[in-house]
Amino acid sequence: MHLFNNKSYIPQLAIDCVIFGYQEKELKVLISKLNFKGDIYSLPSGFILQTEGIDEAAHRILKERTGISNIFLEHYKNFGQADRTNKAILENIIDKNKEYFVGDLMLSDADFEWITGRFVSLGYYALVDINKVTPTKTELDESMEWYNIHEIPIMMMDHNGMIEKALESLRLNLDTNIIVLNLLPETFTMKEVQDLYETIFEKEYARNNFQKKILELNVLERLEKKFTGASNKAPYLYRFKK
Amino acid sequence: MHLFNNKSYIPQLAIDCVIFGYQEKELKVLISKLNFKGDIYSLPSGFILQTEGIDEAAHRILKERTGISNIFLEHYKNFGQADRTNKAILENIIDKNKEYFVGDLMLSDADFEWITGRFVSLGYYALVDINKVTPTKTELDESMEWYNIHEIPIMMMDHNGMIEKALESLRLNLDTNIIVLNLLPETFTMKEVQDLYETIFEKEYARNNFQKKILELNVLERLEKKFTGASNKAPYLYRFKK
DNA sequence: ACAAAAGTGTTGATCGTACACCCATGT
DNA sequence: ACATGGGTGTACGATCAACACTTTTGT
Repeated sequence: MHLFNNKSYIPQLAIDCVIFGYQEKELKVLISKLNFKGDIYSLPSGFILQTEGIDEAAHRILKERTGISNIFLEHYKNFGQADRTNKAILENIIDKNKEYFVGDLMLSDADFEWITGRFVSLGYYALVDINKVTPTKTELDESMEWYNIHEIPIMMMDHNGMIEKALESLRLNLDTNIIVLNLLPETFTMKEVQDLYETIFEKEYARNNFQKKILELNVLERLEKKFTGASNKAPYLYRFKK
Repeated sequence: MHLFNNKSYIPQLAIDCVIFGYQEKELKVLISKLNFKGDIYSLPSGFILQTEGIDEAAHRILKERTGISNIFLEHYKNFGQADRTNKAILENIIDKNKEYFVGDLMLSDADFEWITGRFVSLGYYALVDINKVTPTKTELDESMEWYNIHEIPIMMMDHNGMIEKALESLRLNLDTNIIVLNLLPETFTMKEVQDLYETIFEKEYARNNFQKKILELNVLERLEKKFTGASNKAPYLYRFKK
């Protein structure tokens, strides 16, 4: 197994991505369960090629895991405590999974050094239209699935904390920005936008004032009405202005 | 010369600090002129020991250059483009300064690799009371001096851009925070705070409203008056509440 | 006609800004 | 007394939230 080597990747530097999706009034995060014994959950992560920029690397990693490019992506925090190492956990994994690490999968000393060493992680969060994503496993993943933000399992290292911080950053950014539209399909109703805000901030907004606030940003264009068959006035569809 | 080696430092990862000071209505940045021919200007920089966290490393570097601990310090951005390398510049330096790199100062191959390789930089900015700082040179610095934010020389790599981004981040943070008090001495008058804001944002504020805004934050305590000898009402001194 | 949900309008409070005035200090 | 600059109070306008009302849709 020669997954890693510091000729091609920058050593001791990782990228961890908190990928947010939204569906049916639930905010979700894409999480990998590693293909080892012991129920190890991890954020989609990767390393930086010597030949690519850090933002480029994050986009590449996201493309690998979601299948889509042009993702809204933002760095939000670095994680670099000295004791932030995989060593104990990974030795445990390797110990529990000895049968995997034989033959071709045998870890070289260099791989072992690489994998168990100290890492500084660049934390990115991404906002995606969940319908466009095809969660994609790598050979290290047993599964790659969406988890409700309130039902995140206990994850490896400080990944739980990374998700919390990402959510905080997302909320802060929303005060001035409407990046959150990246979580919705191309067209949407005002109620869908409001539901989304209410889900993210976990509080309710007055319908009329919310509409006013969003429309006054002048970033949406009104399209035709959406007839759902419900016995009430049909809402307009909106789209992000280009 | 064995300044660097990746046994003790994390390779390819650097910390660059934009240290802001304030004096006589001027916002200043602490900048090093490197001890080589060719007028190379650089931000105070350093590397991360394998045994320390990234924030710890930034504090250590600042302590080395300013002599003070307990500095207000904040990460604001990473710089990690693929073409962000010292190689061309440093080969040029080394070429122009051959006489330095002999005997003890001879660069080992490892040092050369280290120094000319690609780096990802963690950008921090610091706010310090300029009166408490003793700008301190390392053996690599010809000088370490304060430069007015509007008179920054052309610097190595992307350090000019790093300063610009740091100032932007500082301004953004000030909207909600009053961290800027870190640039002032222990006690100060309201006018001094106002001058500081006006210098940083390059615009003027109404005296009375400014006072109201700051006092309503409830973070200052009023002390005795400051008698300057001027023939006008003596202003109060203020101090940050503990 | 009616219920349900979307859209619009109006009022009142709150916040920031502009203006006016008063107070202290040394000449 | 007066000039100078510090401190405080008031009034106006803009912005935001609460309430009320109208419109549209399918049964």
